Amino acid sequence: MEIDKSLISGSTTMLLLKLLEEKDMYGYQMIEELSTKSDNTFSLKAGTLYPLLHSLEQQGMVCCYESEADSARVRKYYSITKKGKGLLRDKKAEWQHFAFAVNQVLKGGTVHATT
Amino acid sequence: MEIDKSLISGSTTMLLLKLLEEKDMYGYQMIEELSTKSDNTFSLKAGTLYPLLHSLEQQGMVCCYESEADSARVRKYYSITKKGKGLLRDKKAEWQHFAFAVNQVLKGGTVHATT
DNA sequence: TTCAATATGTAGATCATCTATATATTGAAT
DNA sequence: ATTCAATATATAGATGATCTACATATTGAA
Repeated sequence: MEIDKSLISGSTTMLLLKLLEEKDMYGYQMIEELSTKSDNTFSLKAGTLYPLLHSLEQQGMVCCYESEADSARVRKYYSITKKGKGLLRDKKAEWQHFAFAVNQVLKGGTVHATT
Repeated sequence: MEIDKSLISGSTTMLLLKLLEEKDMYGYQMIEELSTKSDNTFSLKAGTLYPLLHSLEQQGMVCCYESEADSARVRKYYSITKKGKGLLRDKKAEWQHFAFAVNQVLKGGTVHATT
């Protein structure tokens, strides 16, 4: 199924931080892993990813180092910082709150007053 | 909790159609019901709602009639059409697919190959 | 040597939300 | 009577996260 991009909007940062919480990764790898783990629901574009990574780096949420581990090629690996882990925690709470609220509305029926 | 607007992006049409599936409503009422049913998670702005309603009407997803039922005041009531119900069905499926994929990534761990 | 896949990057377009502004009615308080 | 907050609808322009399109370069296979 093709997912409306605007639905994905706002969740990308959280998903990237989550990936980095598991292990250090380079940009291209994050696009692939996100696609795999979501059964191709998320196919993040390079033009979205790289500016986002640079922005997260500037904010101190991730840090970057170059490495040629396991490859002749030098890649830019990203690592989540303590600050980034804090942001991830907040974003996860926000997502859960949001998803609950949507499902609440979709469930339908009348809300009873609590007063 | 304050929810990032970009997270809400893309779900508004679905939520409005869902409200109208339950009963005919006028614009201002939809803002209030959406807020109540979501425990104030969604506080849709008038500047978002009215253009959206007009757009949905043009697409034939909802239809509009004026009425002064239960009030001295003439209000514009909106009603969901058969086409609108079809769109709602699609949007719900899309939302469920999306939410599942996000939770899949958040769950973490390695995805095992299915081949 | 040609080409697809890998890998990183920037500029500008798109689109759904927002804020700000406008208008008018209703009902309650002064 | 008059003022004011809440109700009710509406439009214009700003914002912000995504996208497409373009640019560059490396790697490995045909």
